[in-house]
Amino acid sequence: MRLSRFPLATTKETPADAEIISHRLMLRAGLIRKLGAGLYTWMPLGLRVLRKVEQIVRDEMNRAGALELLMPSVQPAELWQESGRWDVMGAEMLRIKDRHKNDFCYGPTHEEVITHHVRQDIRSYKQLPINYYQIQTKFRDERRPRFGVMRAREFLMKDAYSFHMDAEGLAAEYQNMRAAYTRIFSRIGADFRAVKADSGNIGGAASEEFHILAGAGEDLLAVSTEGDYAANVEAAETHPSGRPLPAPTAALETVSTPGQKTCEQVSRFLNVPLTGKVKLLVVKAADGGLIGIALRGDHELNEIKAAKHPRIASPFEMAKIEDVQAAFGCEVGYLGPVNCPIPVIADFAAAEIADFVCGANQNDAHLRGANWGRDCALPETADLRMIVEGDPSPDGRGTIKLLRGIEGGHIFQLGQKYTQAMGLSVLDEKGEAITPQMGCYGIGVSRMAAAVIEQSHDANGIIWPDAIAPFRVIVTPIGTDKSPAAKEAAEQLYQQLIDAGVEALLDDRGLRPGPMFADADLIGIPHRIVIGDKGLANQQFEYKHRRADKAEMIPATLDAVLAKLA
RNA sequence: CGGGGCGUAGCUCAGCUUGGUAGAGCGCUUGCUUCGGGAGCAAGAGGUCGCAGGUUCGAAUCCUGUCGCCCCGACCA
Repeated sequence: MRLSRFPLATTKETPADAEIISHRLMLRAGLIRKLGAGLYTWMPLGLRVLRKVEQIVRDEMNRAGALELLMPSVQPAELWQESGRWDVMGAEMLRIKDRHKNDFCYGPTHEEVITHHVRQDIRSYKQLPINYYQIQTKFRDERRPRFGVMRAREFLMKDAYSFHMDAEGLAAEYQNMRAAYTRIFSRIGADFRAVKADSGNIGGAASEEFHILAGAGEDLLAVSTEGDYAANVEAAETHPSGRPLPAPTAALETVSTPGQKTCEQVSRFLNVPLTGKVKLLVVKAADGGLIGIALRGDHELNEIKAAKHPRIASPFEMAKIEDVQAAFGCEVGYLGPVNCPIPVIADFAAAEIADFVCGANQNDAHLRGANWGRDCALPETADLRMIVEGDPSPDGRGTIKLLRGIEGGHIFQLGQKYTQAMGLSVLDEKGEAITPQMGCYGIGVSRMAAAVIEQSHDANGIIWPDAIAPFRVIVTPIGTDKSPAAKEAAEQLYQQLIDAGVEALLDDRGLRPGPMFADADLIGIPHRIVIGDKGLANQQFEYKHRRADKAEMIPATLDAVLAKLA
């Protein structure tokens, strides 16, 4: 492609509402243009990147035996009513009506549609297993779209759905997809990590997320310093230490703590570490009443874990402040497990400390020297908190460190949730009807491009890995106004590269070197060949990799250039 | 959904408090000079001031409504 015929649309100025580096660079490099909140046009240069990602995904899905199809983006409400999700999905789902006033949605995902098709077509165990996928535009009306295509409302996703006769078949395909995802992320050139994730579904089936590691990531990952353990903090479990509860050494006393409502305030006021405090959160219980959750002062509640606890309401909901005050007769800043009017469940860590500080269940007062067993009953214990850096790794090897990641893919075993709800059944060898097991596997294709930029850029712009670069190499002739030789050599090399099947860009705009180099760096072309009189005098081109500090001289031949690209 | 902010040239923004014929930089066009890391000079093109209504002799500016966009928060105990 000749830059004289290619709309580059690069800018020096940073667009006002771009917060993270990938969003800024994608706008500055002219990869995308915003149309509305969470809506982006992929410009020609950006689309080339998107298509590269897409093609890698397609290649590997095909290699893994999945079958590509394309489902409509607009879906009839009936299917969603059948699965029960029409009422469950919130405002995130864009609902629309056609001219007959019939309800539709713009698909946020396609479990219902694929299950519907499969129940029409698949009758026999001989037709299973099967794995269908598509690369399709989705729409999710995010409460807060941001970060450009990283969290857009309309985005491109690869979603795959597999169907199996039994759980073993599903587990095997899950591993197959896991391997395919590993190849996809590796080929794209991303530094990634597969982590255990919250499946959000009954049955405890496996679920993993593939994260591209980057500081701008919206997810926190807990990984072991020594072992292989890696999990999204939402899903990272914690265990009791196994150490016996220390015996009480202090007497229980009530201390006046006027106005000290938060753990931090109390900790400072009484000069005790946060780890020596127990806080009590009040949430809705499964039986409709209230239940207290005791956590160590420095720990945070994991709402997903809480919602899974049989005695806690699901979905998770904090108690109303008024209800708490009615039950305790004091403000929420002074709650504690001692003389507590409601049942209490303690997090493992909170149940392991002695002589702790906690609210006195009366205004402006806390207790010091409180102890489980002596001052209040030993509560039921459970894993209810967020894992934190420095915790022992759940697999017993090393400690936990936290990383930030961008969720690029998610694979999980759905089980029979949709096949059952939508009445999909097939006949097995014995002629008996069974409800197939289902798996589902997603990749955020458009997000992937942004995530790679987060990982791979410098002060001058994007640095594309070869695999998804919009062009492999840019040929930049210098001083073409004075040197017809440089111009000719550039034209010739460009033509040779094209003939050799290399995706090459020729900067034939006749600009001064500064702007040409700046554009080439900004749009992140991995390889650059500069052709000028100086080099040509010695039959040399100048080669520079986007990542290299300095350029080097190479023979002015196609072969020498190809050798550098290899 | 709650709170805050912003809509003026393709982009980034000033002008609004105190109403009086629309501004800058970047980008764009033309010419001359320049030419190895975003050049200089000169001359130009380009805006229904988000939209609707109101106040006024007169509104980008004041008032009301509306739409769009951005940021923060959505939980603490």
